Amino acid sequence: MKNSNENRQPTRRRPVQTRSEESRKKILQAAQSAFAEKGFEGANIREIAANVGITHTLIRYHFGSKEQLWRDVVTEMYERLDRALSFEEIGHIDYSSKDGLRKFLKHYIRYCADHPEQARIMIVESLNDGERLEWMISFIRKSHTGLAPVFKHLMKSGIIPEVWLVSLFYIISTVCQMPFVLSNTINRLYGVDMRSERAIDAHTEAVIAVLLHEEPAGSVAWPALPNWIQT
Amino acid sequence: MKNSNENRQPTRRRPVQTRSEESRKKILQAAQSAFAEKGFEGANIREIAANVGITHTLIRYHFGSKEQLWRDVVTEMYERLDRALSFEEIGHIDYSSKDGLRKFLKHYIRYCADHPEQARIMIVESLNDGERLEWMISFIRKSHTGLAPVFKHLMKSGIIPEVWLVSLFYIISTVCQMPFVLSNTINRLYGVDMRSERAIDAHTEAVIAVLLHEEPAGSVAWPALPNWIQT
DNA sequence: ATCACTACTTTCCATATGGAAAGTTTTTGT
DNA sequence: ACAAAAACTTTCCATATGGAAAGTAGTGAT
Repeated sequence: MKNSNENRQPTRRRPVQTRSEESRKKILQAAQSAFAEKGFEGANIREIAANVGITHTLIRYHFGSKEQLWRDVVTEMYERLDRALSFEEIGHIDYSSKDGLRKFLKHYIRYCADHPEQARIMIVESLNDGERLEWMISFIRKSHTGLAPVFKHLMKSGIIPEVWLVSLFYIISTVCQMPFVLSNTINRLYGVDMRSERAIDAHTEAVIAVLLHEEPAGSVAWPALPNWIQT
Repeated sequence: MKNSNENRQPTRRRPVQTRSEESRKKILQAAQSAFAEKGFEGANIREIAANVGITHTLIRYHFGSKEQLWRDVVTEMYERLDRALSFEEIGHIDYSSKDGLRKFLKHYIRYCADHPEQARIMIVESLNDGERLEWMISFIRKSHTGLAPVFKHLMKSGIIPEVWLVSLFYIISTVCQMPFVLSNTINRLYGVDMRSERAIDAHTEAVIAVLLHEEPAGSVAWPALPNWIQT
C-alpha cells in the first residue's frame, strides 16, 4: 500500500500501466520543484497535484504519504547525482593535476546549474533539522565519502592548500552550488539569469580561477551588469 | 495599528512601557529563529508566541501581522549587519593588501558564525521567490553596493584573480556563510559543532588559505573528524 | 485613588491542509 | 465481452493556522 515497489506486484498480477508511470514521473518532478521552493512543510500536495493536473489523493495512492513522496524525490535526486559524478564519468581523471580539478569543477558546476533543486532541498532540510535531515544524511555521507579522497589528494599534491577537510568540502561544494541555488536573488539583483550559458560559463571560469588562483582565460564574455554596480 | 513605530506615540500620550519592549525583543528573537528554521510559511506565530510565553495574538498586537513581524526581523538583521560591517569597523583597512582581505574575512566569518540566521533567512526567501524577496532585495543591494568597490580593488590589485563580479561576490560570501548555515548537517555528518571556536578558527584559516592561496599558518588545531572520513 | 491608556488574553472564525473512505473510470488478461 | 485489477476522483474529516473581536489586567499621570 505504501511503498511504490511493493505496490507494483502485490498479488503478483497485472503489470504497472504506463499511465501510472507517467503520473508518477510528473508528480515526482512537480514535487521536487515544490519541496525546493517551499521546503517540506511549506509545500502542499494539493498544489503539487494541481500542477500535474490530478487530485491530491492520487499522490497518496502512488506514494502513500507526503513524507514518502519527499523521500522518493530525494532518493531519485541522489541517484541522479551518483550517475552524474560516478566513476565512469570522472573516475579516470588524474586528480593530482590542475586539469583534473578543472574537469571536476566543470562537471559539478554544470550539474548544479542543471539541477539547483538538489542543493536547495538539502539546504532547506538542514535548516529545519529533524528526522528528514537525519534520513538524508546517509546520502550526503555517501557523496562525501566518495569525494574525500579526491580532495585529500588535491591537498597533498599542493594544488589546493592543506586545510581542514570539512571547510574544504564546503568551500568547494557551495562555491559550485550557491549562485544557482540563489538564482532568484541574482536575477532580481543583477538582472542575470544564472541558467544562461554565459552565466554558467562565467561562473565556471571564476571558480576555477579563484580555486586554482590563476587569471581566467578571458574567453568567456561575462553577462552585463546593471548601472548601480558598474562604476 | 500596524506599524510598530506608529504604535509608539499614536495619540502622542503615554510612553512605551518597558514590559512592552521586552516582549517585542523576545518576539523578534524567537521569530528570527523560527523564520530561519522553517521559512516564512513554515513558521507559525502560535509556536513563536509559545516559545516566548505569550499568546499569538500579542504578536499581532505588537507587529500587526505575521508578514510585518517578518519584515521587522529582516530590517533588524540588516541593520545589525550594517553595524558589524560599517566603515567604522573595516573602512580604514587597506583593501589592496592581503592583510586587508584577511581582516575582512575574519570579521565576516565571525559575523556569519554568530548570526547564521541571517543567511538562512535570505536563502529561504530566495528559494521561495515572491514579494518578500523583492522587498528584501533593497537590503541586499545595499550590502553589495558597499562591498563591490572592495572586491573590485582586490581584483585590480592582483590579490584575487579578475573574474565576473557576481561570481566573486557569491564565491566569497557563501564561502564565509555556508558552513554555519549548514551547521546542522555538519554536526550530524562530522560530529563537529560549527559554533565552537575551534571550528570557526579552522574555517577562517581555510577560507584565507584557499582565497589567498597560501598554506595555512597551522596555528589552529582542527576539530577531529570521525573514522569513516579519516583514512 | 481613579481614570485613561497600554499591554495582554480569551474566544471565535474562516480557511487550508493531509489524510481516510468510498466510489468511478480505465485497462488488461482471458 | 467481461470480470478483475489498477488508476484515479469525490467526498468527508480532523486539525492547524492567521487573524478578528471583545474582554481583562497592569501602569502611570493627575
